[in-house]
Amino acid sequence: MDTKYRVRQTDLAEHAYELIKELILTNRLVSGQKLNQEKLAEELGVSRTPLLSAFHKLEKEMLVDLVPRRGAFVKKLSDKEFEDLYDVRLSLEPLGARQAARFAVQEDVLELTARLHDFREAVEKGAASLIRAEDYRFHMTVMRMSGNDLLYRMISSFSIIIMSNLEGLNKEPRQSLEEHVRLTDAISGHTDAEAERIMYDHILGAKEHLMMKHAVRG
Amino acid sequence: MDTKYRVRQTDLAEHAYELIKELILTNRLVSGQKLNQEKLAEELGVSRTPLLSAFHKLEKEMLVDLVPRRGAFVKKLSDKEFEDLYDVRLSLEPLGARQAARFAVQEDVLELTARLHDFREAVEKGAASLIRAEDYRFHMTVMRMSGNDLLYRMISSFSIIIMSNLEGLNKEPRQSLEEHVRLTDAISGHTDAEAERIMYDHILGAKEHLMMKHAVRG
DNA sequence: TTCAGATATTTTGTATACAAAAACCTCATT
DNA sequence: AATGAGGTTTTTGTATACAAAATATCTGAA
Repeated sequence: MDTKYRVRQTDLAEHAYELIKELILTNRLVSGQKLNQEKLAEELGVSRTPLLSAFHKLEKEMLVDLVPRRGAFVKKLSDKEFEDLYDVRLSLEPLGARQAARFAVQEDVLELTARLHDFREAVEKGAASLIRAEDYRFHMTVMRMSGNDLLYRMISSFSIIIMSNLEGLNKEPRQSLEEHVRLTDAISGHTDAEAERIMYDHILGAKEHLMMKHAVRG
Repeated sequence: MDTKYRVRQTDLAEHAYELIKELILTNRLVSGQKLNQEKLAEELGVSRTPLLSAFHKLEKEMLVDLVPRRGAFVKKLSDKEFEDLYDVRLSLEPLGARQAARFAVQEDVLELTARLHDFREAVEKGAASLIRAEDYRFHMTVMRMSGNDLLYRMISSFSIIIMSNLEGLNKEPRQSLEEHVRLTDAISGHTDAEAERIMYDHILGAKEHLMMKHAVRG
């Protein structure tokens, strides 16, 4: 995205931020877990100073809660926040899909097809955490294709929250896969209104699935 | 919003973050300006450590650019980013307006009316920076009324970017005022579809106004 | 045992110290 | 005047030191 200045790989804060994000997405840091500064700094091989900055970035992305004098915790979403998040995605991702369909070039389509392929493999393997990770990457690819960098950055954080909070309560992977296929087709074929609609339904379906679960247990 | 833990007012990073944000909104820190750590820390009465964390928060909000080994700069948007930002607002704020109209209680309406009143006064005074600040507060009030905290947080950062980048190129204040009046009415009257539509047109108008300016100079 | 209070340990938030990078001079050379 | 080599100053990024808050551990009384 913005490679202009990333020439030299000093930026421990950024580095720590990326690492922690990956740890969260792959569930090695789980929802609600306390993030001990000393230990985590040790593990990541940085001091607490850049770690602190990373925490603040992650807090802005709602990936961690920063409780003064208590520490940092991997964010655990309430049902309400979860649904709010979906409302936001429901407003934004269709926009991204539409723009992606509009502006997609050959190279983008190849990239998206590759992500679709990886997602399919993950679904076939059936490993939940892998499915989540690939689902995330697929959506991110679409958003990147939109050419709206801001949108990309926003969705990248929100999606990861959702993915990392999903514990077996995502919708049937095979259905997701089928929807991803149709979305890929629409984008490749530059039928932007169609892409927008598919994305909307895709996310709405996920939201409804989620709300059912919430209703049952809440 | 989330007062639960904000009991004790220690949190210099948060404090610095708020202060800088205010400085940007009121144009005392202007677009493109370098943020000298030492000086700014001195001025805000904190050390560089919490300031650094504040910078990282602000970077996540696109309010500053953080260039490794060069420092922090108040973010200057390109025309493209500016328009991207508007596309995002165009997707989100109508949602906020609709939800605000749906859920508004008496207390909210009073608050909104007060903000409308302040905005009107600012317009009558004619001071651009004051108009911007009050415009921002009005929009934020609507978003807060939506009850979607995530939405509120997102818009609060994006709007402030736009406001702080507007240098005389915002639309006719009197027209904004008139639209704010109609929006307030729609929200007070709980006509949510209407509120959504007004907000959409309100922002679209601003975007078009902006794009005209860009076209002229670019 | 269970619990309250006191004491010790850990952990946080912040300031500061320090090395390395960037910016800024100075001034000789063209 | 413009250029650029050299050294000096500033500023950044990071680690670390330290005080205060939070947490854990211990102790003795009921």
